[in-house]
Amino acid sequence: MPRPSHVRDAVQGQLRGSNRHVWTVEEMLAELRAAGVAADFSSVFRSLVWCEEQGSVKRVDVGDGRARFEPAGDHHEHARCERCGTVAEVPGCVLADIPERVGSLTGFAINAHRLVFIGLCPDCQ
Amino acid sequence: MPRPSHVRDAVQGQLRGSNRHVWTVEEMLAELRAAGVAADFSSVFRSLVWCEEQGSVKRVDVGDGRARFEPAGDHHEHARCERCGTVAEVPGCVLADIPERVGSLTGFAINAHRLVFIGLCPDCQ
DNA sequence: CGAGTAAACGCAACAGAGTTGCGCAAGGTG
DNA sequence: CACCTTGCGCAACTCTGTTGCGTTTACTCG
Repeated sequence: MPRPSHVRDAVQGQLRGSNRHVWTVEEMLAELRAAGVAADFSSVFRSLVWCEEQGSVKRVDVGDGRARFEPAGDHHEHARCERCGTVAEVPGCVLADIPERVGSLTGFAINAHRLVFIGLCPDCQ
Repeated sequence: MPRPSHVRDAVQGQLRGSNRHVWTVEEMLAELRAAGVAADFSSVFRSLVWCEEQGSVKRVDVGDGRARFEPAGDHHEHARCERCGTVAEVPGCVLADIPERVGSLTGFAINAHRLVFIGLCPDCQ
Protein backbone atom coordinates (compact mmCIF):
# COMPACT_ATOMS: atom_id res chain seq x y z
CA MET A 1 0.00 0.00 0.00
CA PRO A 2 1.51 3.31 -1.08
CA ARG A 3 2.39 5.72 1.64
CA PRO A 4 1.30 9.33 1.45
CA SER A 5 3.45 11.21 -0.98
CA HIS A 6 3.12 14.93 -1.06
CA VAL A 7 4.97 15.16 -4.35
CA ARG A 8 2.85 12.58 -6.10
CA ASP A 9 -0.31 14.06 -4.64
CA ALA A 10 0.67 17.50 -5.83
CA VAL A 11 1.56 16.19 -9.30
CA GLN A 12 -1.79 14.47 -9.58
CA GLY A 13 -3.51 17.59 -8.34
CA GLN A 14 -1.87 19.62 -11.10
CA LEU A 15 -2.73 17.01 -13.71
CA ARG A 16 -6.32 17.11 -12.60
CA GLY A 17 -6.80 20.73 -11.71
CA SER A 18 -4.76 22.80 -14.11
CA ASN A 19 -6.00 24.04 -17.43
CA ARG A 20 -2.67 23.13 -18.99
CA HIS A 21 -2.76 19.80 -20.77
CA VAL A 22 0.90 18.88 -21.30
CA TRP A 23 3.82 19.28 -18.95
CA THR A 24 7.52 18.85 -19.20
CA VAL A 25 9.08 17.79 -15.93
CA GLU A 26 10.51 21.28 -15.59
CA GLU A 27 7.12 22.87 -16.12
CA MET A 28 5.48 20.63 -13.60
CA LEU A 29 8.25 21.35 -11.12
CA ALA A 30 7.88 25.08 -11.64
CA GLU A 31 4.14 24.98 -11.11
CA LEU A 32 4.48 22.91 -7.99
CA ARG A 33 7.00 25.31 -6.56
CA ALA A 34 4.81 28.25 -7.48
CA ALA A 35 2.08 26.51 -5.52
CA GLY A 36 4.39 26.24 -2.54
CA VAL A 37 5.22 22.57 -2.88
CA ALA A 38 8.80 21.65 -2.12
CA ALA A 39 9.96 19.07 -4.58
CA ASP A 40 12.97 17.89 -6.48
CA PHE A 41 13.26 17.26 -10.19
CA SER A 42 13.79 13.56 -9.74
CA SER A 43 10.81 13.22 -7.43
CA VAL A 44 8.55 14.94 -9.93
CA PHE A 45 9.97 12.78 -12.68
CA ARG A 46 9.41 9.62 -10.66
CA SER A 47 5.89 10.68 -9.83
CA LEU A 48 5.12 11.20 -13.50
CA VAL A 49 6.63 7.85 -14.40
CA TRP A 50 4.60 6.27 -11.63
CA CYS A 51 1.44 7.79 -13.04
CA GLU A 52 2.46 6.62 -16.48
CA GLU A 53 2.84 3.07 -15.19
CA GLN A 54 -0.55 3.32 -13.52
CA GLY A 55 -1.95 4.32 -16.88
CA SER A 56 -3.28 7.67 -15.78
CA VAL A 57 -0.64 9.62 -17.68
CA LYS A 58 0.79 9.29 -21.17
CA ARG A 59 4.22 10.35 -22.29
CA VAL A 60 4.24 12.61 -25.32
CA ASP A 61 7.14 13.30 -27.64
CA VAL A 62 6.64 16.30 -29.86
CA GLY A 63 10.09 16.13 -31.35
CA ASP A 64 11.80 18.94 -29.49
CA GLY A 65 13.90 16.60 -27.42
CA ARG A 66 11.98 17.00 -24.20
CA ALA A 67 9.64 14.48 -22.65
CA ARG A 68 6.14 15.73 -21.91
CA PHE A 69 3.37 14.16 -19.92
CA GLU A 70 -0.37 14.52 -20.24
CA PRO A 71 -3.33 12.95 -18.49
CA ALA A 72 -4.40 9.83 -20.32
CA GLY A 73 -7.59 10.31 -22.23
CA ASP A 74 -8.93 10.30 -25.72
CA HIS A 75 -6.31 9.90 -28.36
CA HIS A 76 -5.38 13.16 -29.99
CA GLU A 77 -2.58 14.81 -31.91
CA HIS A 78 -0.48 17.80 -31.00
CA ALA A 79 0.61 21.03 -32.62
CA ARG A 80 3.87 22.58 -31.53
CA CYS A 81 4.81 26.21 -32.12
CA GLU A 82 8.27 26.30 -33.60
CA ARG A 83 8.93 29.71 -32.09
CA CYS A 84 7.79 29.54 -28.47
CA GLY A 85 7.38 25.81 -28.05
CA THR A 86 3.77 25.93 -26.98
CA VAL A 87 2.04 22.62 -27.49
CA ALA A 88 -1.64 22.64 -28.34
CA GLU A 89 -3.97 19.71 -28.45
CA VAL A 90 -5.66 18.80 -31.70
CA PRO A 91 -8.94 17.26 -30.62
CA GLY A 92 -9.93 13.93 -32.08
CA CYS A 93 -7.92 11.62 -34.25
CA VAL A 94 -7.51 13.18 -37.65
CA LEU A 95 -6.08 10.07 -39.17
CA ALA A 96 -9.16 7.89 -39.43
CA ASP A 97 -8.42 5.02 -41.79
CA ILE A 98 -4.86 5.97 -42.65
CA PRO A 99 -3.08 3.32 -40.56
CA GLU A 100 -4.63 0.53 -42.59
CA ARG A 101 -3.50 2.17 -45.79
CA VAL A 102 -0.02 2.59 -44.38
CA GLY A 103 -0.04 -1.04 -43.36
CA SER A 104 -0.82 -2.20 -46.83
CA LEU A 105 1.82 0.11 -48.29
CA THR A 106 4.63 -1.02 -46.02
CA GLY A 107 3.70 -4.45 -44.69
CA PHE A 108 3.90 -3.12 -41.14
CA ALA A 109 1.29 -4.03 -38.56
CA ILE A 110 0.57 -0.51 -37.35
CA ASN A 111 -0.61 -0.19 -33.80
CA ALA A 112 0.27 3.38 -32.95
CA HIS A 113 1.40 6.60 -34.52
CA ARG A 114 3.02 9.83 -33.49
CA LEU A 115 1.81 12.88 -35.30
CA VAL A 116 2.87 16.39 -34.47
CA PHE A 117 2.03 19.44 -36.47
CA ILE A 118 4.60 22.18 -36.37
CA GLY A 119 3.87 25.79 -37.04
CA LEU A 120 3.21 29.08 -35.32
CA CYS A 121 0.74 29.39 -32.52
CA PRO A 122 -1.76 32.24 -32.57
CA ASP A 123 0.42 34.38 -30.31
CA CYS A 124 3.50 33.94 -32.47
CA GLN A 125 1.96 34.58 -35.86
CA MET B 1 36.21 25.55 -52.62
CA PRO B 2 35.90 22.33 -50.67
CA ARG B 3 38.89 20.12 -50.51
CA PRO B 4 38.62 16.43 -51.30
CA SER B 5 37.12 14.63 -48.36
CA HIS B 6 37.16 10.88 -48.44
CA VAL B 7 34.67 10.70 -45.59
CA ARG B 8 32.18 13.03 -47.22
CA ASP B 9 32.62 11.34 -50.56
CA ALA B 10 32.01 7.95 -49.00
CA VAL B 11 28.96 9.22 -47.14
CA GLN B 12 27.51 10.64 -50.31
CA GLY B 13 28.28 7.43 -52.12
CA GLN B 14 26.33 5.47 -49.54
CA LEU B 15 23.45 7.92 -49.67
CA ARG B 16 23.31 7.55 -53.40
CA GLY B 17 24.19 3.94 -53.90
CA SER B 18 22.73 1.96 -51.04
CA ASN B 19 19.26 0.53 -51.04
CA ARG B 20 18.83 1.66 -47.46
CA HIS B 21 16.95 4.94 -47.19
CA VAL B 22 17.57 6.14 -43.63
CA TRP B 23 20.74 6.03 -41.61
CA THR B 24 21.69 6.76 -38.07
CA VAL B 25 25.23 8.04 -37.75
CA GLU B 26 26.22 4.68 -36.29
CA GLU B 27 24.71 2.81 -39.20
CA MET B 28 26.44 4.99 -41.71
CA LEU B 29 29.71 4.59 -39.87
CA ALA B 30 29.32 0.81 -39.81
CA GLU B 31 28.59 0.63 -43.52
CA LEU B 32 31.54 2.82 -44.35
CA ARG B 33 33.84 0.69 -42.28
CA ALA B 34 32.44 -2.46 -43.84
CA ALA B 35 33.32 -0.88 -47.16
CA GLY B 36 36.86 -0.32 -45.97
CA VAL B 37 36.58 3.40 -45.36
CA ALA B 38 38.43 4.64 -42.31
CA ALA B 39 36.32 7.24 -40.57
CA ASP B 40 35.44 8.58 -37.19
CA PHE B 41 31.98 9.09 -35.74
CA SER B 42 32.38 12.84 -35.63
CA SER B 43 33.56 13.00 -39.23
CA VAL B 44 30.56 11.03 -40.43
CA PHE B 45 28.31 13.19 -38.32
CA ARG B 46 29.85 16.36 -39.72
CA SER B 47 29.53 15.04 -43.25
CA LEU B 48 25.86 14.34 -42.73
CA VAL B 49 25.29 17.78 -41.24
CA TRP B 50 27.16 19.27 -44.17
CA CYS B 51 24.89 17.44 -46.60
CA GLU B 52 21.92 18.59 -44.57
CA GLU B 53 23.05 22.20 -44.89
CA GLN B 54 23.54 21.74 -48.61
CA GLY B 55 19.96 20.53 -48.77
CA SER B 56 20.76 17.10 -50.14
CA VAL B 57 19.94 15.34 -46.89
CA LYS B 58 17.10 15.66 -44.43
CA ARG B 59 17.19 14.86 -40.75
CA VAL B 60 14.49 12.51 -39.59
CA ASP B 61 13.24 11.99 -36.06
CA VAL B 62 11.18 8.87 -35.59
CA GLY B 63 10.88 9.25 -31.86
CA ASP B 64 13.36 6.67 -30.67
CA GLY B 65 15.84 9.26 -29.54
CA ARG B 66 18.30 8.83 -32.38
CA ALA B 67 18.87 11.18 -35.25
CA ARG B 68 18.51 9.68 -38.69
CA PHE B 69 19.39 11.08 -42.06
CA GLU B 70 17.91 10.40 -45.45
CA PRO B 71 18.50 11.77 -48.94
CA ALA B 72 16.23 14.73 -49.56
CA GLY B 73 13.39 13.94 -51.88
CA ASP B 74 9.66 13.78 -51.97
CA HIS B 75 7.99 14.29 -48.67
CA HIS B 76 6.97 11.04 -47.05
CA GLU B 77 6.18 9.56 -43.69
CA HIS B 78 7.90 6.77 -41.81
CA ALA B 79 6.94 3.58 -40.05
CA ARG B 80 9.12 2.33 -37.23
CA CYS B 81 9.10 -1.21 -35.92
CA GLU B 82 8.82 -1.09 -32.16
CA ARG B 83 10.69 -4.34 -31.80
CA CYS B 84 13.72 -4.15 -34.07
CA GLY B 85 13.76 -0.45 -34.84
CA THR B 86 13.62 -0.83 -38.60
CA VAL B 87 12.35 2.29 -40.28
CA ALA B 88 10.36 1.96 -43.48
CA GLU B 89 9.32 4.68 -45.82
CA VAL B 90 5.64 5.33 -46.42
CA PRO B 91 5.50 6.66 -49.94
CA GLY B 92 3.57 9.83 -50.60
CA CYS B 93 2.00 12.22 -48.16
CA VAL B 94 -0.96 10.53 -46.57
CA LEU B 95 -2.15 13.68 -44.90
CA ALA B 96 -3.60 15.61 -47.83
CA ASP B 97 -5.80 18.40 -46.52
CA ILE B 98 -5.40 17.65 -42.84
CA PRO B 99 -3.08 20.54 -41.95
CA GLU B 100 -5.72 23.09 -42.88
CA ARG B 101 -8.25 21.34 -40.71
CA VAL B 102 -5.78 21.26 -37.86
CA GLY B 103 -5.10 24.93 -38.37
CA SER B 104 -8.73 25.81 -38.05
CA LEU B 105 -9.09 23.61 -34.97
CA THR B 106 -6.15 25.07 -33.08
CA GLY B 107 -5.47 28.49 -34.56
CA PHE B 108 -1.95 27.40 -35.44
CA ALA B 109 -0.39 28.30 -38.79
CA ILE B 110 0.80 24.82 -39.69
CA ASN B 111 3.81 24.64 -41.94
CA ALA B 112 5.17 21.19 -41.21
CA HIS B 113 4.29 17.97 -39.54
CA ARG B 114 6.02 14.96 -38.14
CA LEU B 115 4.24 11.69 -38.52
CA VAL B 116 5.60 8.32 -37.59
CA PHE B 117 3.65 5.11 -37.56
CA ILE B 118 4.74 2.58 -35.00
CA GLY B 119 4.12 -1.10 -35.26
CA LEU B 120 5.76 -4.34 -36.21
CA CYS B 121 7.65 -4.74 -39.41
CA PRO B 122 6.99 -7.78 -41.59
CA ASP B 123 9.96 -9.64 -40.10
CA CYS B 124 8.87 -9.03 -36.53
CA GLN B 125 5.23 -9.92 -36.85
C1' DC C 1 59.58 24.82 -55.73
C1' DG C 2 58.64 26.34 -51.09
C1' DA C 3 55.93 28.89 -47.50
C1' DG C 4 51.52 29.96 -45.94
C1' DT C 5 46.65 29.16 -45.31
C1' DA C 6 42.54 26.84 -44.75
C1' DA C 7 40.02 22.69 -44.70
C1' DA C 8 39.41 17.85 -43.00
C1' DC C 9 40.05 14.60 -39.58
C1' DG C 10 40.38 12.08 -35.19
C1' DC C 11 40.40 12.37 -30.41
C1' DA C 12 38.51 13.76 -26.48
C1' DA C 13 35.86 16.74 -23.91
C1' DC C 14 31.37 18.90 -23.29
C1' DA C 15 26.16 19.51 -23.20
C1' DG C 16 21.38 18.48 -22.24
C1' DA C 17 17.81 15.50 -20.91
C1' DG C 18 16.62 11.46 -18.78
C1' DT C 19 17.51 7.93 -15.45
C1' DT C 20 19.23 5.66 -11.35
C1' DG C 21 21.91 4.60 -6.94
C1' DC C 22 22.15 5.66 -2.33
C1' DG C 23 21.62 7.32 2.17
C1' DC C 24 18.54 9.65 5.14
C1' DA C 25 13.94 10.67 6.81
C1' DA C 26 9.45 9.34 7.99
C1' DG C 27 4.96 6.91 8.00
C1' DG C 28 2.88 2.49 8.79
C1' DT C 29 2.78 -2.11 11.23
C1' DG C 30 3.39 -5.78 14.45
C1' DC D 1 8.63 0.83 20.80
C1' DA D 2 11.32 -1.56 17.17
C1' DC D 3 11.28 -2.64 12.51
C1' DC D 4 10.50 -2.29 7.86
C1' DT D 5 9.32 -0.23 3.79
C1' DT D 6 8.63 3.72 0.98
C1' DG D 7 9.41 8.54 -0.37
C1' DC D 8 12.65 12.06 -1.08
C1' DG D 9 16.72 14.82 -2.35
C1' DC D 10 21.27 14.85 -3.89
C1' DA D 11 24.51 13.59 -6.93
C1' DA D 12 26.32 10.59 -10.10
C1' DC D 13 25.79 8.29 -14.46
C1' DT D 14 24.00 7.19 -19.40
C1' DC D 15 23.27 8.12 -23.95
C1' DT D 16 23.35 11.01 -28.14
C1' DG D 17 24.54 14.69 -30.24
C1' DT D 18 27.77 18.47 -30.60
C1' DT D 19 32.05 21.06 -30.47
C1' DG D 20 37.04 22.50 -29.41
C1' DC D 21 41.59 21.61 -30.55
C1' DG D 22 45.83 20.09 -32.42
C1' DT D 23 47.62 17.73 -36.39
C1' DT D 24 47.75 16.55 -40.96
C1' DT D 25 47.14 17.51 -45.68
C1' DA D 26 45.86 19.60 -49.85
C1' DC D 27 45.52 23.65 -52.45
C1' DT D 28 47.43 28.53 -53.66
C1' DC D 29 50.27 32.26 -54.16
C1' DG D 30 54.71 34.16 -54.34
